Amino acid sequence: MRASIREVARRAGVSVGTVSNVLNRPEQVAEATRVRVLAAIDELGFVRNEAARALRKGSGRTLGVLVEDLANPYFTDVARGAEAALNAGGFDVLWCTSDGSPEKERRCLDFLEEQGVSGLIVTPVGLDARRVARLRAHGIPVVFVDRRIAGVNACSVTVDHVAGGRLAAEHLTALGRHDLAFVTAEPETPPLRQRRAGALRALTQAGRTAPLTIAEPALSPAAGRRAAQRLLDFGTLPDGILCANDLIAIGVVNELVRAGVKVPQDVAVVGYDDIELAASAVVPLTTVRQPRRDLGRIATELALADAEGRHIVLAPELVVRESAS
Amino acid sequence: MRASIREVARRAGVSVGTVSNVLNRPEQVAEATRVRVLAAIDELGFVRNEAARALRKGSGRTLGVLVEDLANPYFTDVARGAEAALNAGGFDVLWCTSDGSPEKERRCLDFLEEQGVSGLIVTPVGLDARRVARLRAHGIPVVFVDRRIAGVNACSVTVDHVAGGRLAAEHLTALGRHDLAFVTAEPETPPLRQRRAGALRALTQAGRTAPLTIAEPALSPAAGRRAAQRLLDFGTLPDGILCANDLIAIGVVNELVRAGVKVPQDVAVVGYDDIELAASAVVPLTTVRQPRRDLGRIATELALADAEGRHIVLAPELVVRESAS
DNA sequence: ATGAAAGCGCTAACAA
DNA sequence: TTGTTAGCGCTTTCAT
Repeated sequence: MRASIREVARRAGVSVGTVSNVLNRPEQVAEATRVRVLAAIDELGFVRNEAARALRKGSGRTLGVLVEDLANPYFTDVARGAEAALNAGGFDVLWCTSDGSPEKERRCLDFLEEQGVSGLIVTPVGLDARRVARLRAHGIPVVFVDRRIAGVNACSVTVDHVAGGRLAAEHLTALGRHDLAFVTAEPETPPLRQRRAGALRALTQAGRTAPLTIAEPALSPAAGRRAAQRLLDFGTLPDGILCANDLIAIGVVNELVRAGVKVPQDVAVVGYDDIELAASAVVPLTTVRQPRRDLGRIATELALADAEGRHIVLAPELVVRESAS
Repeated sequence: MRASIREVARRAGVSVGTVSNVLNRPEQVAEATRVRVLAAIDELGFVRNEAARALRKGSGRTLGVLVEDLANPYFTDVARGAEAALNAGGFDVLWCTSDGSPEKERRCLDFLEEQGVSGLIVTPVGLDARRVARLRAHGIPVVFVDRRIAGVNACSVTVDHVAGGRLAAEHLTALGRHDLAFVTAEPETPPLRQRRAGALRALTQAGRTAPLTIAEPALSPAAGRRAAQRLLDFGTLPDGILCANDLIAIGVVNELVRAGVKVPQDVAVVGYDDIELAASAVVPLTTVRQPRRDLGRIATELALADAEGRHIVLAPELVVRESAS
């Protein structure tokens, strides 16, 4: 069915060792032989069996990237950053999504470990220290992206979400908005909690009251619309809304605009992430940008370098557009 | 480093064959022995080496899914449908993205073939008949999703985009909109061309004039905004706009609303795909729904069944929301 | 520059 | 029910 190195060797009239050399160390093979082998490879449509190679070499040339949700552009961008860096290093990527489920996360890890990945980049959902310890014991470096886990000995690349939340809150305060709301998701993952904590701290320090918190069960535009509806139903709107991410913010803005509320005149809205959609929203979104591709790239570098206990924290950046200006 | 089946055997005081049996045919192993082996597995943190298994068995339990762009929710939904079906069948998925580049598509195919996938689901970009023939010769069933390629002997699952374009156009006509525009992307992939052709045919049959066509270099909301700007610059707006997909439509609607144009009163807009965002847009989007998860599921079934030359065509469905009603 | 051969970890056929 | 063993396709060491 699928030609093996042996058939290539026979067809080219050389030994398997020579074929292997052509594949892996072509400079050590005489020009004429190499040409002959290459021709045989082409004629037979030979494709190297990676399973055999990995088995023999003891490890493959793939890294596992396990993210929470590929439908969220935040994660796709992180993933792309990682892929670009990986390809540059001669590695391929094995993608997995946990969909926020610890159970699926476990299955993905099993899969990736069985596949013999030589490193792992993860946005952890329910990962426990024991499992990480096992991975490390198996010689698989683990790098966390966007989240750290207490008591776990692994590298991480995160964004300073407390600073991000603070940036957002201070921006609204500087605009003279003092009656604020914060829209988040329930259950609130650590990054979301940190964003809210940062905002809260900034407001407290400025002597302001804490924002009203609204929690929706998802981080989607639909959830944002519902949150805005709830605020509209209260009768009295805040004059500024901080959102846990851009997808929610887009929903909030859409619902407000539909209800005839003027953004930003009546209500200013700030998102988080700066996904591509943010700039094209009905009212272009003021938001806190995360260096997403850098997250992926740096995570890759740490994994490939098999670094020990490094924790990189990147700075977020306020991007001012019309929705809060 | 990583424990092998041999160490498990030694620790449990059995032979490797028995360990393998516990792993693959547990019912054939005596209760007591099984328990002992399982305990050893747990204590050692044993993980099966899939490379060795695949090598021995001649093929793995993975399927390759190669899509064009994971940032487009259309593809993520297709991918999810495929994943669900695959997991149900005991398979795992190897994801790849071609990013619309034939060159990257080729690299991904090389990778997947080396990995020994036992089937392939592809939205082809530059795939040629020769390559597909080789895959088939290697015993790898190939299923195309969303597109067919002339002269290539492979199964496909597509949506009848001509019918979809027709649905959209007829809906606008029924609403009394006769001065239409069609916003598409350049280069125009076959599915986009078919949608436009369907719309055109419906209009011609109804004795209407062809819509003005606007092409933007991408299928993004940003592109949609630019298209709408161009229409606004013309001075006289159409009263109905057909969009090549929802992402573009969202941009079009956003720009129109910003410019004070009333949707749908002044201009009705129809999208295509019915992505999640469509329902949460500022003006909820009338659109042509594609059964995306079904596409993924059926493609999986065809691949696993190693079907021959089956071409499944699914019907699109008009979803009427506010943007054209 | 090339060939011969061992062995990676696993499965399955066969033996006991 | 359990043990023994050949061999999957490849890389690499050691000869030649």
